[in-house]
Amino acid sequence: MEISTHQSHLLQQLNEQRRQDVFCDCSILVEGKVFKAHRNVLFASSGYFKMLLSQNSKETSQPTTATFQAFSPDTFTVILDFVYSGKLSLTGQNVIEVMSAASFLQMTDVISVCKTFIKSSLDISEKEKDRYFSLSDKDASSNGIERSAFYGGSWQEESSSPHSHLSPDHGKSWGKYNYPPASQRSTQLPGAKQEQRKDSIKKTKHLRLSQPPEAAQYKSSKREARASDSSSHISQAEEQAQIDTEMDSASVGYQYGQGSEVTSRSFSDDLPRMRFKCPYCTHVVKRKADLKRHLRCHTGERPYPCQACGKRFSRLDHLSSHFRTIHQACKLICRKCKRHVTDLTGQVVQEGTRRYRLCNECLAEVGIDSLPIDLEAEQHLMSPSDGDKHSRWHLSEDENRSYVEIVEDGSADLVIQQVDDSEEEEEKEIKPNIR
DNA sequence: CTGGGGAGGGGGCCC
DNA sequence: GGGGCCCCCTCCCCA
Repeated sequence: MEISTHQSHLLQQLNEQRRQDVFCDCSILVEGKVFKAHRNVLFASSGYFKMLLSQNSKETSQPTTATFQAFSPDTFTVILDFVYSGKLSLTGQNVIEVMSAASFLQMTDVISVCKTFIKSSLDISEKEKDRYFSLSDKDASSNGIERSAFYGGSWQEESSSPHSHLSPDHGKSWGKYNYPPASQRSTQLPGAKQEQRKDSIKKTKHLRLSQPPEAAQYKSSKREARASDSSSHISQAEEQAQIDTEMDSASVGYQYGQGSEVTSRSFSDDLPRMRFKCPYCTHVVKRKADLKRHLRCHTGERPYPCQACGKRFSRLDHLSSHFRTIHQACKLICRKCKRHVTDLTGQVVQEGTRRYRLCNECLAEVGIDSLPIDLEAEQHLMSPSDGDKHSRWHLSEDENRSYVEIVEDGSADLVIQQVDDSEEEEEKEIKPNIR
């Protein structure tokens, strides 16, 4: 016979013990704030603690202390509350940081819920948008009620509801990429100073969260430029009201399962027919696909690595552009004298993984031997027939083909591979995308 | 210190 | 919805 309330009762008791610091044998120091918890509970909830406590298992008589600077105390409170209650208190403001912390702590369930939460935010309803526009400044400030999305013990059931397409398995791409460090991304809206961002990057460099330095870059100037654009459909006052409201909406968070449905309400004719609003900034796009693409600049997701140099890109077209420019010398311009060159008047020079063209005169001056590169054949690869769009991407026949081989054979064919940046990737050092 | 150019990155939009 | 192109902006390097 099974008593269904036992588990929740047990967890409740443990939580109570934690709050009263009873039998707590583990102290977690997060940016100066001390959290008390039970070793057993942490061990069972987090892969990170499992490893940490396994190493200290021989010294069970001594209280264990862990120190974190990768996330804020508030974030760890959310995590710890989840551990002891099964309820994850997510808001649009904290979800990225919570996910980053969960990633650090190797808490896959939490990561999955965060993924679902973020992915759901792609479906920004027009209703919500309508609310943004209709609220006055005063309304925005008075109605900005803190509402959090609670992922209680039943979140798994919820995720198999109408949002089942966002279930953890389907959201793989999110967990595989790197997220900006907590202090880098924090909860700043795009207006945040870039200097502050740079400082944050420096500050968090020592952390083991492997992030590309420019992850989650967002160019606030663009927004400012837009805000100052007099040709905008919205007056500056309205824009400010919208921004204020959206600033507020950051704390309003996202109503999972309630506000995610895209409604069919249309805007009045004098408002732009934009449909999808970014949950992290003021950007609004017409197409969901564009929002998905835009979100990568917040998440730092870079699913397209260059197989020639390892540099990673958030977009396939940027990768192909990079590859053409850097590794295929597609520009018919002499790098030295900038004159137009053809296959007759110049040749391709290889320098590491980079290729560029030099005219015959500059080639003679520099005295570099050109490579016997069959550009026609490569051009063929880069110019597929319309009926075979993907033939330009020389798909890897041998997945074990190493980077060295790619470089050394000089073929420099672009190998598109949407990589899996899952757990094992976190162990490796990410090649920084330093320009 | 400054200007020019290259490269990367983001948005709009067409196919 | 994805791929790809164009445009624009920013950053960085270098002369």
